[in-house]
Formats: sequence, structure tokens, C-alpha cells
Amino acid sequence: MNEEIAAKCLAELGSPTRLAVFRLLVRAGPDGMVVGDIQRRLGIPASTLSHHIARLTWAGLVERRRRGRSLHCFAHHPMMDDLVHFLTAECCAGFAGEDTGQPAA
Amino acid sequence: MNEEIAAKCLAELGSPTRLAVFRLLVRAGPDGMVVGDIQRRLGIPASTLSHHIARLTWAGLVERRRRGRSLHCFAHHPMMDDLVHFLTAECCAGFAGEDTGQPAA
DNA sequence: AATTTATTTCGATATTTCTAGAAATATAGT
DNA sequence: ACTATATTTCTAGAAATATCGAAATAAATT
Repeated sequence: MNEEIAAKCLAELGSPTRLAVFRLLVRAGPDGMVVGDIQRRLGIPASTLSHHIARLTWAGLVERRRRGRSLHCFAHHPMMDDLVHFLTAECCAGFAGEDTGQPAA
Repeated sequence: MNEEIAAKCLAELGSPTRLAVFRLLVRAGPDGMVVGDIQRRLGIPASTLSHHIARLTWAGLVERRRRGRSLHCFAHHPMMDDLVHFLTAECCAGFAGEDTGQPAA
């Protein structure tokens, strides 16, 4: 995780709709959640939701797997863990890194 | 911290320029950093930088205090800590909250 | 192969955000 | 009061994003 990738993830999670989607998927656990269920849950048009899920997927925060007619979506935890680690290590009080612009190693 | 405020912070940190500014301020520590120094460091026009700092400030992530002719900027750590806590508690693997849409208490 | 269900892609519009120059404001020094 | 310095506000064009209906695609069922 570097600053560029972190910014990408942060930007994608920074949309209220997308953050809601992602939290739903985290709650849904390893079974994930079908797009249609997310859609009914959030009450937004399918095309709008598809757009947001595509962006989360593009950022590596969500994975999609087709199962029959439906698409199951999952929170991709490694990416989120890396993001939280990056924020904790380099964007919180007590940062002790060198002033090089590089990660703290 | 709730989902709405979290989304706001995430969106503001989601700009590469703003994330760079925020990280500079975290590194700068309690003395903060003067706007002009940030500007020279990042090499962007003053008006552009001012816009980004204003947004970070609006989100509660940065504080500004005038000292003579210059403005000192500081990372506002409590907001960042709350954000990281929110992400850890409700957007990472092992979330154990109720399915109510409310924070995990 | 036609139908139904699930989801995406397309296309168009509305809105927001980014960027940066010019002008304005604030403070300090002379 | 004038000048210099530091930063913001104003303004506007360009680029990105959000929204959503309509059409297209994918897979299962009949």
C-alpha cells in the first residue's frame, strides 16, 4: 500500500452510497451478498448500483463472482486491512517515519 | 463518528493532493506547518492549495491558526483516530454488529 | 428457441470537483 | 499611509462523477 493506492481506496469509500455498500458486504460475511439484494436494501436503481460496485471492484475493495444468474459480491478484506494499516502507520499521531516521502518500511 | 461523517473524511482524504497535505501535517507534528511551506513542498499554486486545505479543515481533519502573517496548519488527530476506529470496528473482517444500520455501540 | 430473471453497458444530463490566475484581505514592517 | 508578505476568495473553464432510463448481455427454465 502506498499513498497513491490509499488515495484511490479512500476516494472510493468516500461516497456515502459506496460506503454503505461496502459496509453491507462486510456485515454479509464470507457468503457475500447478491447485487439484487443490495439494490433492494439500498433502494437505488440497478444501473446506479452497478456503477458503484464496479468502482469498488476497480479499487480492489470488492470482489464479484457469478453464481448462476446472480453475482455475489464480497468485501475484499486484505485491501481494507492494508488501507487501515497505512492510515494507522502513516497518517495518525505518533508517526515516526523519515521525511522521505516513502513508506515507513 | 457515523457513516455520514466517515464518508466525508474518506472523500476528503481520497484526493492525492489532500492526502499528501495531510501526511505532511502528520509528519510535521505539533508545530504544524505553514501554508507557504506546504505550497513550496508540493509545488502547487497557492489558490489550489488553499482550496484543498479548506476542504480538509471543513471535514475536521485539519486545524488552522494564524500566527502573524502566516497560517499554521495542524493535523487534527482526534478526527483521524475516530475515522480509523470506525473503519476498524465496522468495515473490517470480523465485524460483529447487529444488522440495524446503527453503529456497533 | 422463446421467456424470465439478474445485471451490466450505453447514453445523456446534471452536478461536483479540480485547477489556477486575478483580485481581495490580513498582518507586519517602514 | 505605504509596501511587502502570506493567504484567501472570486471566477471560470475543463475534467470527473453521479444518476438513471433504455437497451444489451448472461444464464437458467420451459
